[in-house]
Amino acid sequence: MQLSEAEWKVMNAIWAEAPSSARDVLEHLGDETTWAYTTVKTMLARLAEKGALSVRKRANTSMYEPLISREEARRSAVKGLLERAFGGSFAPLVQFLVSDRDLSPADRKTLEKLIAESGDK
Amino acid sequence: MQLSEAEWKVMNAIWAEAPSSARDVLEHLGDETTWAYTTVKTMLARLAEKGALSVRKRANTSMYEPLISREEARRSAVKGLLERAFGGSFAPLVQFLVSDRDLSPADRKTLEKLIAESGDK
DNA sequence: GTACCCCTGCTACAGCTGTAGTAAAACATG
DNA sequence: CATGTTTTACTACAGCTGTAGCAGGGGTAC
Repeated sequence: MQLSEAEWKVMNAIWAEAPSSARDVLEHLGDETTWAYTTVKTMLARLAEKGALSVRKRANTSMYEPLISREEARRSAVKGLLERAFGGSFAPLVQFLVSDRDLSPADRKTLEKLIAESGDK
Repeated sequence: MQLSEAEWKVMNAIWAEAPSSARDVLEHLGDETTWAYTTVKTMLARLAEKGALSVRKRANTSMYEPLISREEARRSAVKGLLERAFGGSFAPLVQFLVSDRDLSPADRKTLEKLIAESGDK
C-alpha cells in the first residue's frame, strides 16, 4: 500500500496512539499542519476506504485504528523508492546511503553499530 | 526536486544516455512501459518545464539532457522518504533496513561490506 | 427546550499525474 | 512534387491529492 504525504502524516499520528478520533489526530499533528478539522476527516475517510484504517463508533464519535502496520507501510515505501530510483536493487541504495555527502560522522557511526548488532543476532 | 514515478522512468533513460530524443527514450524504456510516443513527449515537456531537463533542437528533433543529476534526485527522494516515513532521521531507516525480514542474506552481506568499506576511508 | 458546539456524511474544486489524441510542420523518397 | 513518416505543439481528460465547506444530527448547559 502506497501512502501519500498527507496520508503518512495521519497514519503516523494513529500509529503513535490508537484508537484515535479525528480530533486526536488533529491535536497530535500540532503545528506540523494547519489543516481544518474536516481535512483530517477527509483523510481518515480515504484511509479507511482504502483499507489502511478501521473505524468504530464510540458514542457519536468515530475512532480509528490502523489495519496496516508501520512496518508494512515502511516496507512498501522503501520498495517503491528502490524501484523508482535505484533500479530495484538493494546495493545501490546502501551504496548511496553510505557515500552520500550529507551523511554525518554520527550517522555513519550509527550505521556501523546497527550493522554490527544485526550481525550478532 | 521531487519526481513522480513516470518522471523517474524518463529521467532514468536520459541519465543512461544523454542527449536523447523522445524516440531514444521510448526505445530505452523497451517493455518497461507501453507508452505511446506522445506520452513520452508529454513527460519530456513537463520535465523540461520544471527544470529537470534542457532541450536543444538538432535538425527538426528535440534533444534532451539532464539538468539535475541522478545523485541530486536520489538525495531528494531519500530525504522525502526519511521525512514521511521515518520521522526525518537517519537511524530508523537504517534500523529498518537491517532488520527488515525481506532482506536477503546477500543483501545483508552487501550492507555489511559497504559499511565496513566506508569505515576504512 | 433553546442556543451552542462538535461530529458526521456529503460535496467541491483546483492542481498534479498518467496517458494519449490531433493537426500541422518537416522530412524522406520515389 | 506527391505521399508516407516523423516530430512538434497543443489540447484533453480521468483519477488522485490536498484542502476544505456545508447541512444536519446529537449532546450539553442553562
